[in-house]
Amino acid sequence: MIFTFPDGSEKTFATGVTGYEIAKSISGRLAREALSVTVADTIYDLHRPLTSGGRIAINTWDDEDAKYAFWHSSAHILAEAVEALYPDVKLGIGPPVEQGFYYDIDFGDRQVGNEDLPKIEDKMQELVRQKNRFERFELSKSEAIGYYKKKNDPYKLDLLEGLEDGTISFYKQGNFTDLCRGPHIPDTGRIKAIKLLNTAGAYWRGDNTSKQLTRIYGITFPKKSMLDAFLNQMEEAKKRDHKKLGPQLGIYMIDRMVGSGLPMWLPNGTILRRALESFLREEQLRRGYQEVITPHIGNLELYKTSGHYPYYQDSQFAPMEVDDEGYLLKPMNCPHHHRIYDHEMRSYRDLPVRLAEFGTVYRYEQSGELNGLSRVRGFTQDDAHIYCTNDQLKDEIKNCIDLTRYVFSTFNMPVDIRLSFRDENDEKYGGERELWDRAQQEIREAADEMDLDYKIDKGEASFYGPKIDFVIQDALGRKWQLGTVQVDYVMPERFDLTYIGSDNQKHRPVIIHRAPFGSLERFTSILIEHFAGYFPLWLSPQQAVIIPVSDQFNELAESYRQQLSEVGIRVKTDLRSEQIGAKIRNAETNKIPFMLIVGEKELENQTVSVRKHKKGDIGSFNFSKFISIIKKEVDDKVLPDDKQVNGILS
RNA sequence: GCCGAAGUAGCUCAGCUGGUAGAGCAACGCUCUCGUAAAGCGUAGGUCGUCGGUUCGAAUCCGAUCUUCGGCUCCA
Repeated sequence: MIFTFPDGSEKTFATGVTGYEIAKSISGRLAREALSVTVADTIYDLHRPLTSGGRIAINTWDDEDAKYAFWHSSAHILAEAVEALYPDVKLGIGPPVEQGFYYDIDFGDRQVGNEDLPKIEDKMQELVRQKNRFERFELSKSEAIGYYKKKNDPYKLDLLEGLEDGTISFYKQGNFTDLCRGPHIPDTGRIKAIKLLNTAGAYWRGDNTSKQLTRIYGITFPKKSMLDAFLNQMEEAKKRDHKKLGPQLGIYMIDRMVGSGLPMWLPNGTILRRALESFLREEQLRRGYQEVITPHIGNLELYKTSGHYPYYQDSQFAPMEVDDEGYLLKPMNCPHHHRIYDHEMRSYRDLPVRLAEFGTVYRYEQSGELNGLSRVRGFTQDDAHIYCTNDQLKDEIKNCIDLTRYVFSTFNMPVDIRLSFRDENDEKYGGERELWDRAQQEIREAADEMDLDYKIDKGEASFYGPKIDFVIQDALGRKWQLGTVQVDYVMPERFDLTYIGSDNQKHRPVIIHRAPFGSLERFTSILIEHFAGYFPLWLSPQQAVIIPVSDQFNELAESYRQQLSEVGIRVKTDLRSEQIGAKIRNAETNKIPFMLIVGEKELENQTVSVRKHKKGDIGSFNFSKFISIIKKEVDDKVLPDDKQVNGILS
């Protein structure tokens, strides 16, 4: 058998050679670090005899697939440990996830919680020290069913029902056997660090009518140092938690008397939000958008027409009755915008019409789903709807993509782009098939012409049209789906929207829905965590504080404050009778970017001693020079220079 | 909504097996007038999330409820 290695070289091995043997022929170190092997795009266990050659890659921890095998194997060890400690448990499923793995377990009547985790963890430690091999074997479906009938495990039987007879594989390590497709790592000894993280309830097969199992989350690593780094990162994430930093920095609050899931923007947060809004507003106006404002409630008819009311009834606040008519707290801005479009006779010369609004919408999210600013019941979308002709669609899509990329580049956040297209199941989608094909074609062309890296997800389109999703990555390497650009053929029909073409006939426009930030609340929560509260200057609620050395210099401080305020810098003086060390500490903990210290020297020379937060004293500046420097930093939207923190898992 | 956990001063937390709440920071007052991450002294501040029960007596035990957190489910 001939194998082709990633570097292009070829080697010949006898049939039945294992990935481990091949790795060893390259280097002992590779053999030690190897976790699985990929041959011709299929992943195999390292000790599985190979029966055909092809493109080969030896996978180590750095390969996503190998990492998943590692965590998958860890899940088996978790199950083995649990079964050893609680012999009567029933096992559900135990897959790897983005950061670690879990196993869903039915503990019967026993309550198992976080306090039981150390015990299970100890057992796992014991099992990995045994360095048990993961051994693969196959059973026929009836043998497999027999096995689990004997074991009396309803969940595995349920899983088996969905499997084809023939190649039902099992893995055995130590005293534990599990139904599993694999692949797995060679032996349990590869796992050098284990941490069980938490427990949670999870429905069998994600179905809330079936039984709720206990899910145990954990993570493992091939090196102890990696676990330490991971735990540090968790600590870091906790420190950055917007639910803590947000209220602390005066960004927002949630008050039970006002209602859960209904955040209120505090003065500092409002400054930040308005800065985001004007940033986007100006960019949109430059790109030919028109801004509109629509009310927070709308007649039920509006949402019956759009189809939102019947379809999403469960996630809306109940309608209210006014003068014998039903009204709904608006869950979407689009129906209002469609009516504005329809308010005038539109000519093809008017198109595209781009209506933008920072529109606040209300949705009934389940109580358990609410989360700080990132999951709320009332939020503001940076919404816009573009009404255009089919011929204009591609350019408009490009414009939307460009705007979204521009917005995220301002924060130096890497963006992944996903094109969500339809699948073959016509029933799932509205609008004519050929329009869809054309739109998907144009989305793809737009993406290609803009030289985008993208991934296509078939079947992920929305009901009314294909879409582009933007997934950004924050400073901790976490991914968030934010911006979206969606093509819509259904609403123009439902609202009977038209324009008069050059042929003097009525035509249907096509609509693009788009929102770069998505929701200002959610985006702000991400910004808080991305910057750990150290916002870039242009977003900082307070940009500078003037600290006089003693109260003899209060007058100078006040004069400086006025001059800075006049050019639009958000600045305050700290005239308290505190020592300057205390005032500086106070400014640092409040994450104020600039501390301007003034005293005798500064009074004499009309200078200012500048301290930058997290950096310390950066020296003395001529005051009017400093004004132009800080002004320029605001105008240029300069980012903090230390904000590139990379997670170990990214 | 479901499973699990938690709620003590503005914040961070202490309060053992029931005997009527305590610290640091913050706030306020006075003193200090100070050069780059916490000056000193003093004052005030809590019906221990809420409601109910057990008890001579509940922050502490029991029940219910609300809110928050970790997940599940859902997400136009």
